[in-house]
Amino acid sequence: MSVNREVTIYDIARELGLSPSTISRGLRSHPAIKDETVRRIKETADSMGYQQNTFASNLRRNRSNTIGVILPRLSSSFQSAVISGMEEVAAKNGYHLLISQSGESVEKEKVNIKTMYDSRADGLLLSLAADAENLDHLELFLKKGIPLVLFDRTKEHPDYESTSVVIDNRKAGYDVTHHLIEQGCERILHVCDNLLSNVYTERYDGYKDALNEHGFTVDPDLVVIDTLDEGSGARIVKRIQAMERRPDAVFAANDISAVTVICELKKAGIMVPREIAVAGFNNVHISRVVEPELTTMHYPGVEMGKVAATMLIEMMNQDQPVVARTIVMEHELVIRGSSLKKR
Amino acid sequence: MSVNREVTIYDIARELGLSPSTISRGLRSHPAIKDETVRRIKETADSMGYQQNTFASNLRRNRSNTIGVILPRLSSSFQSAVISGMEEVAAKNGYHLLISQSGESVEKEKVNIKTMYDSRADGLLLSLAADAENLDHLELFLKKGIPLVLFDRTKEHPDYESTSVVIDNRKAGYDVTHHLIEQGCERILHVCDNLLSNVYTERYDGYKDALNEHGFTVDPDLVVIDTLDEGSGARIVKRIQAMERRPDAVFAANDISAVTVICELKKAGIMVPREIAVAGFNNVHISRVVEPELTTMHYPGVEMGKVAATMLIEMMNQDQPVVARTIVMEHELVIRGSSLKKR
DNA sequence: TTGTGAATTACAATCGATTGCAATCTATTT
DNA sequence: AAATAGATTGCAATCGATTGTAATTCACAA
Repeated sequence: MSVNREVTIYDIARELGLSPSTISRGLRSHPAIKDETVRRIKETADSMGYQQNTFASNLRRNRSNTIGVILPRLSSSFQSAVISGMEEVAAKNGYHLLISQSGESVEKEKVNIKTMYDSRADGLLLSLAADAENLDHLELFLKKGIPLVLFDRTKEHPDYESTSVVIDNRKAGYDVTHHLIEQGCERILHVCDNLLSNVYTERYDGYKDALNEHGFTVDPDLVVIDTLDEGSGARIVKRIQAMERRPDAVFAANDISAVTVICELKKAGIMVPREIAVAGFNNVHISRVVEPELTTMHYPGVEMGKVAATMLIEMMNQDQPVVARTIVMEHELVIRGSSLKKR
Repeated sequence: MSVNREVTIYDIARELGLSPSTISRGLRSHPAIKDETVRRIKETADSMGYQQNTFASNLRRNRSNTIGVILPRLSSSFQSAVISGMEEVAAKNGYHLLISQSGESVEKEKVNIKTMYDSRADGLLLSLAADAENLDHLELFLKKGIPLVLFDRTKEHPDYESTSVVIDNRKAGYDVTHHLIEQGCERILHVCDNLLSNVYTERYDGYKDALNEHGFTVDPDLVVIDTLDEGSGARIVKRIQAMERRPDAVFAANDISAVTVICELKKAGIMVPREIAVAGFNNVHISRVVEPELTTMHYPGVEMGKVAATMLIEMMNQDQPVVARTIVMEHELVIRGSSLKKR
């Protein structure tokens, strides 16, 4: 395990009788270096097994070629799809991804942000933890003008405009609810997570919009806050069974919850969709496995990741601070058996 | 957007009338520095908003505090669970994760490895792409003695012993098959991915072991190679329908495949498990959503990630090359409705 | 042959933190 | 008071690559 010292540009310089600066430029095909010289340099570098020392380069250029990504959970179909898209774009543009998860906790998120800051990430892609009340913990990045793109779980900052990639959750929530109403549902239970999170408040707003539009009142008993994880269905259904007047539909703010609700309803002998229709949100694969298949809101994970990364890279390549903007991606209601009351 | 120059240890030194080296040591609570001085240094550093320059530190120490992770797909329930575990352990030990996916292609994997090498990852966690025939592309890491831990998808290297974290796939494959045979199945179709991958060859071996043990012969028609993705079920069932003598069970090497097989069998009007029993592998959540619920092999993703990261960190902290070893994690057959022919 | 501008290449400072060793200081002993 | 060991702190080199500016080279025109 001989720790053979690294080959540096100085070694190449000595070998070729050139100066280190010429080597440095040559390796990057700098126009000031003669083509022939560039060729020789690269050839020798290869044959000597040269490997750039990123630390030195980063130190000098004060750049890391790294994009920090922080999101609530790595182990979520949707979120890992997003990352997958980001990774693709980042790799294509010569950036690396430094990834960490907040586990839905602002505290952990703060730590992560500090870490990203300390590792001098050139940009940050962030999806906020559920309990993040504001963007105060981003001061570090904002003040320094380090490019930042929020995706999916976003929030406004009073002083800084930030760029974000989202879907129109309100309209989407409306669409789902509207569809259920069209199917004849009148008591629609809505299940959402922590209402600090934009995605859930907005979907909830959309739900209310649809109810109002159709002349229904919003019944607080029909709004349940839940963690939307795998245990979700059991909790919701238990609650439904305890209700005097049962709902005739459930609109859950994510597919995991909706799917487990269907499973539990069936266990409880309640017919889906006849007695209770169910709709979810995200259109992850699991929605096509449950029976009846789940009506849900299609939500482009991989795409969202790609768009967010593309925007960030664009911002990083600009010297001027880029005008903040919000990209709203298309959503699409996917109607399947779980909500079809008619017919 | 004033690019206020960073605060460095030189600034702190000037402020306190000390030398930079003392500041450097003080910040790390070096024992040679008086406690009182350490306190003053840290206090001043804080108040001045000092932030370590990792590049400089890394350059000097020739360390990155970064762990590289390469795996086939980020958007896989199982694999993102693994990462989740790794992230937890890494964060706890002050390491960052540099993550990239090979998309099941050795070519991309090679590029990733080069990247990890260039970013001077202190260690590497790797799960091989399906078409990786050997570990040749790891020479870079192996030769340099950079700690490496393979997880899940592993392979042997003729010259270097490598550390790995796996389950006993052969035994697990045996267990699943044995269970199906016990349920009275006699023609068990096995679906696996590319047979270059240890996980699939071994599960296949286990399948054969069980058949042999029970006096059945291995029928090549009953072994299907498939990509095991969401389209898997449709392909398999089509194939089954075209067979003269249909199988009475399907043992798929992952849950996605098994679950989609169940869905398609039902669509085709074939009863599960009565006509065809089904078993999967991984025990991801989706296995409890399908109806009947899927019998599957429990496979500890998060745990595996934690163990792999822990081992790697242990290796990195050791000066001596650590003896390579293989950690075999427990697996457990989870029996559910999809395979219960009796009763 | 000499001069000129363009094309190439070299010099030397710089990016911050770390570290072996030297220097200084402190407290204790004689 | 001087000597000495131990506790603290400072010096200066170093980790490699980058870059503004200076120096050199070259081709070609005068």
